[in-house]
Amino acid sequence: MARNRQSALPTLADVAAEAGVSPSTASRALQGSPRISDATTRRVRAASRRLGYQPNRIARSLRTQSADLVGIIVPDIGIGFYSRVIKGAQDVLERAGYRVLVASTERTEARERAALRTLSEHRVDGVILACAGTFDFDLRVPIVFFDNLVPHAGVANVARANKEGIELLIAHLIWHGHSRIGYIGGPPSSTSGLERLQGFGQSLEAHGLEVPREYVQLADAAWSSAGGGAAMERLLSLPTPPTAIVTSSDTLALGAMRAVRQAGLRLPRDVALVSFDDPAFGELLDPPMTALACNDWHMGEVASSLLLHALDSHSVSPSTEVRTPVELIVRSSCGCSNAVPGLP
Amino acid sequence: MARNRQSALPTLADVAAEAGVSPSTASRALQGSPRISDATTRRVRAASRRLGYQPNRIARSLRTQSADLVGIIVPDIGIGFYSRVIKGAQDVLERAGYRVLVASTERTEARERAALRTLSEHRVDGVILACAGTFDFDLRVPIVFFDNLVPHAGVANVARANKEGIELLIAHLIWHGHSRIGYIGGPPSSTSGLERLQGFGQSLEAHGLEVPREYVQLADAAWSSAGGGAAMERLLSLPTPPTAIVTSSDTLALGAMRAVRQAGLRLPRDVALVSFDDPAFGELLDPPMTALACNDWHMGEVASSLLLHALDSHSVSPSTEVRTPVELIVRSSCGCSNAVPGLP
DNA sequence: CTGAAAGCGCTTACAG
DNA sequence: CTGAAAGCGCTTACAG
Repeated sequence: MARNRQSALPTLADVAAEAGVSPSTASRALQGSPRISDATTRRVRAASRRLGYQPNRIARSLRTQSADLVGIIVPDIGIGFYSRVIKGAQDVLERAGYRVLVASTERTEARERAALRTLSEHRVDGVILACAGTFDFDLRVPIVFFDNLVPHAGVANVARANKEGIELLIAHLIWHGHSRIGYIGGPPSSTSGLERLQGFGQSLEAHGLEVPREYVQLADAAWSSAGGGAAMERLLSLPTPPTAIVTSSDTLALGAMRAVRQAGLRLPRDVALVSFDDPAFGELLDPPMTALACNDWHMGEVASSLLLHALDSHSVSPSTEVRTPVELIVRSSCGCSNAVPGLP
Repeated sequence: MARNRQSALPTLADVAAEAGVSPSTASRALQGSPRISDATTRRVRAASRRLGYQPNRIARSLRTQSADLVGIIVPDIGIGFYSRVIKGAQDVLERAGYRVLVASTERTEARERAALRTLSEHRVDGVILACAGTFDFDLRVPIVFFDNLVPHAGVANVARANKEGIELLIAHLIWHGHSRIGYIGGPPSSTSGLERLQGFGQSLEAHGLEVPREYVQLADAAWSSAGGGAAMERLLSLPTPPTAIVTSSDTLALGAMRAVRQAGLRLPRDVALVSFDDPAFGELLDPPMTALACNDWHMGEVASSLLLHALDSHSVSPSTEVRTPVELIVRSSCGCSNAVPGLP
């Protein structure tokens, strides 16, 4: 698979020859070392420019034993949440002088292992990972886990305030007068799936509510909208269906919305629906969706700052756990009607 | 910025010592060379496993002069179109044994140059690029441009069938009886912006229609929904506003939808709206949006296949231009009403 | 202020 | 079938 003719690319030796100095001097001049005279530095830089010299990072990395590279691995780059986290992380990482390698595993463990191996072989300085399943890889560099936690592992774990978020959603539904509240969740094998599910049970209990087991429907491992739709259909076909639904992700919610329509029902008249995660353009949906804003970009910043700190400090501190706050955005799928200005 | 203590990582020499062979033999055994005896191979592999050896790609790349790396640069990783193209490309690239480096430039030329430089310094074998502005970089490896074309440059250029797409949209609007058709477009400095704008003019002309200059409103360079909204406001405040709008991207369309609502108007009763690109969950919008499906994943596959071919063939063939087909998805923002099953 | 030399961790002709 | 040696393109003590 390897073939490549960059043979023509000038090397540092070429630059040195062109400038009439040794490679050592050329190297230092290009780095702006104060030990090199201004005249020489200028001469080397000019030669470099003339030749169109592009330093070879591969060689540099090998020599310095550092690639200035950080890897970010996510289950699905096409999911808004992940792409926003990536952008936040990339922003602070690049500002700190690191390059970022992004990999999308399509939620398969095999691709995740492959990505981890690749990054490791490329000698990344650290990685930020939202793992797809259980983490089991002998990575020798600092790692921060996000979204899907691996308690006490890595230098840090960062996740959204899952239980608090669900409580926000349920409290609002109860305020609307609902007591038959159903739940559509992701796989409990993931942190988000598990904590939100637990949050659902705990919130209900705290409010003195009880619901039948069948009110809890879990979707597939991919949190797909199709899975959300199927779960909603199951809920709707119950003898006494819930009057309000909490959904544990935007994709699930979108699928659920679709199912409600296909059943010939209307939101929020026939069922109310609220969701974790704020779907893109949630206010343009029919009806506009009441959901949880999670400030994903910020989460990326936090995760990468934590990684940067570990990279800087060399010290092995115990894994910190950070929770990023969530915020309720009231629109109208919950039953509120004053949320969208200009709407009749 | 560089600090790292992977000093403990075992090297090939360690493996060789552990197995009691020379580094050369260890290297060959690990590669599965037929020249090494089965017994030795097994011994080396066992030693490798015992030590948890992870080959150093940096060193390998430097020696073999090939990184088996391909870079993909896009203006915004958070845009569905780009992330889908990336996934399509990544799929075929990884299957061919390449690793993929993704960079998001946030639409700034400075970050794009930086990304290009980084990739070049990492000695990528090739790059796939949707450039943010004009391309002007002395990249010495094969490059395929997508979305935003650089005619006759690179090994290939691939874009959607922009004009045909706009024609599809306009023909449908005309079929609905519209003749006062407005246009909200992206920046004409980009291929998509320009070709769709031209397509708009040409389609109108082909249908014998003429519209005032003010019916054409261009949004900002980022194709932002805010820009789409502002353009829609301008259109709506015209003495005789258009009765139907063609929008040149989903983000623009979403912003336009929002503006229509905020003006207290309803789609499609007061204005019809159709769009290039199919927004995620377009069928759940209010109203469901009539739009163009572009098969973005396929575009990524095409782009990367073309790159792979260039990487394989070594020959410098003239830059091919590929157009990927688009398809009209009729929902109801255009005025059709039978598109969503189950809706009253 | 500058240079010669060693070495990062591999792979691969070249010998045997 | 196996090994000694060279070299990929840099950087950096070590000398001067």
